[in-house]
Amino acid sequence: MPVVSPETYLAGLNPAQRDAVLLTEGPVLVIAGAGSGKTRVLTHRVAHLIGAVGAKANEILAITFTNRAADEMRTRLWDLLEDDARGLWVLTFHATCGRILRREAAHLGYKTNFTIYDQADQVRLVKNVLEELERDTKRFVPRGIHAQISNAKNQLVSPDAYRERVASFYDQTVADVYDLYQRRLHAANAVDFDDLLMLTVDVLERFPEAREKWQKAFRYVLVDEYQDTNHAQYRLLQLLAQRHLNLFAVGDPDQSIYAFRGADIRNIMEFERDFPGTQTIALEQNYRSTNAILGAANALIRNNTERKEKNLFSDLGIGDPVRVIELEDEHAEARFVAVEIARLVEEGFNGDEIAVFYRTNAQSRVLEDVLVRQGIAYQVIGGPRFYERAEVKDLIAYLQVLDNPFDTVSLLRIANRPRRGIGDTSIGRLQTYANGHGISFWEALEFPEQAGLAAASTRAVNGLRTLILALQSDLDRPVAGIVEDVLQRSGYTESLEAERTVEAQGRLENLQELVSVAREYQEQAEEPSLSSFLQEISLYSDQDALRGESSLVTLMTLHNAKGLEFRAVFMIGLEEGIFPHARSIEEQSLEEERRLCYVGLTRAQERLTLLHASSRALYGGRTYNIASRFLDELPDEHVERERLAPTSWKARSPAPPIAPRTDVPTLSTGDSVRHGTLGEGVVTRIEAGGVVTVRFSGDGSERRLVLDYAPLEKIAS
DNA sequence: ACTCATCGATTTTTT
DNA sequence: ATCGATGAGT
Repeated sequence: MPVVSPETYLAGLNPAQRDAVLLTEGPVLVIAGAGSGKTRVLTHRVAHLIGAVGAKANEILAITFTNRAADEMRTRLWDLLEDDARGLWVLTFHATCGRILRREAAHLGYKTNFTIYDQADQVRLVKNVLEELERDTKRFVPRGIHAQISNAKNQLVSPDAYRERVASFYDQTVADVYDLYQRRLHAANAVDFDDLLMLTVDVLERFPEAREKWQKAFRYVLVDEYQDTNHAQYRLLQLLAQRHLNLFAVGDPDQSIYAFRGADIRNIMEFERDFPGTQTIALEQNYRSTNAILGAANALIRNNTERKEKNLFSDLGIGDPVRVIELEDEHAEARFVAVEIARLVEEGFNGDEIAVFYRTNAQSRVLEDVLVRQGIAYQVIGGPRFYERAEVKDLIAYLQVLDNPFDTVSLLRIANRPRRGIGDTSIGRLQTYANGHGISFWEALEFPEQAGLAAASTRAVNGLRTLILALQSDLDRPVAGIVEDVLQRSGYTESLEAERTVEAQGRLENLQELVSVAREYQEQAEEPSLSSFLQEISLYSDQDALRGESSLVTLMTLHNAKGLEFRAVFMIGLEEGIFPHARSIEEQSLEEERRLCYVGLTRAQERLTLLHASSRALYGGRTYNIASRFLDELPDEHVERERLAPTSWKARSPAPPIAPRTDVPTLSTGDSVRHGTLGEGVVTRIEAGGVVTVRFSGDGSERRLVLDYAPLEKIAS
């Protein structure tokens, strides 16, 4: 029996949202403006499908791009439907394909426990292949070649098809690398992120019984952020929805900002043509921002030609005017932002209701310096991720090798980590031997002498092989136990402990964190196994699980801001060359750049401040930029423009009245400290001017603090 | 195998 | 200015 009734899930929806929930049959396109309640529509539609249409949970597939979006939708669905949500497919594109591909792997000659290579693994494999083909890695930069291959896959271009359209010598090399890269992946029983999509499409296209099975399985397919789909994703949806034709796509062409990674705005622009009989609904009522902010956003985006006409409005009043402010240079800009943040806080804003957006990551530095000195607690989104840290990747590589020793990239990674006397020369000889005998690197480990290794190296290789075999002999047990065993028996923990440095300490903590992840997995998984654990974490490299702090001001790039909202938003560096970025101007992708600006503006609920500096330090020199054309495109109505001379604004707003403490502790690197609100941590760096960096053990985060103001006390050295 | 110096590039990012 | 990668030297 459904727990929700129509009265519950239709209450509080506006007419357009209601249509989007109730039009269940046939293709539907929802043009969802920023802040128009699209997640609400998606979740309530699922509730309606289950509660009133009689769809079974496992007949509904709801696809998102990020784990964060999938998690949010899943949580809201469980709140709404409780047990009726059991069996729903609420997954990212990649997780969906991973699940389909596991069951169809045999069609492609893969085993079900295939390994998924992340970006770094992929580039490393490209590099290996380049070396194997004896190409100059100076002329052929692995990253660049990899990008070409990735693009090809996003376009569903196979190695053979790529070879046919080669137009230059460079292309010829890419074709050669692509071909061998694909064969190496297959031999390693591994796929990369792009393969998850491309191979799933391949299976569905080439095997009719598989196609029919999955087409029948999903009576209703819902997709979020449709404007960000690439060609492969488009084709996947087309295939999956072909039978029932109940494809529900939600998106906003004005928020398409990922063309550079293959997103094709034409997918949403031409949805109605691609899916005849489409019913289109526009959600234009915004529940987030004041009309001053929406007016600025509407006016800006009207300068784009490639869009679907739409005008956002809200009933939240006009609100405060949008401020456009010119300052002397990037330091003045940063100081201004810091002072304004302090004011907002005095006014009653919480730190986590405030955000600063910038176009490029490099712009955060000056800002951070000033915020640290002003004692404003902040977090930067987009730093190094947990699963990408070297030690975490090492440990995962060990686990991958245990599960799938043919995974050569992982095996090469751990072969000499910790150091066990298997150097580059030995590795090279083993690789040559493997290639010469048509066997895998793993199999070559059996014949170190034949490969021409010296006695000491032979012993080391035998040791590695014995270690792996021993660990492999007992894999049917809780994953956390395996992980701990790997750490002990590989000597990894030991070698880190021997370092006796703060960095090593932090790495050990990260590894412990992974043990905890394994423990949690064991409790939550339906059928826990090493293979499935690895699958889960290869597609879940989100940092969001590890953040979520109390009252911190958020700093991030505009790209990272999509989908979020803040009461007060600052956007810095609105200058020609910075934003729009010089590269975008060259590449004539100004419309996308303008959409990025639109995304930024529409994140703000109440206060929006746009800044630009007359001069700015860049690449060692100093540039003098004119104001961004986007600022010229804003209306005069409800927009207030000011130009602040170097000192004029300082007088109006003195630095926040925080008295320096008198009992400043003396610290050195490696000291353990306790922070009033952030808990315990270790000092990892000391800078001039009384700034220390502390790594907190609570969440593993690092934070820069000013000794004079931070509530820090020393607990041990 | 590790450290140091030099060269080059330098938008955005998820899975 | 700064980060990263590469190559030479210890």
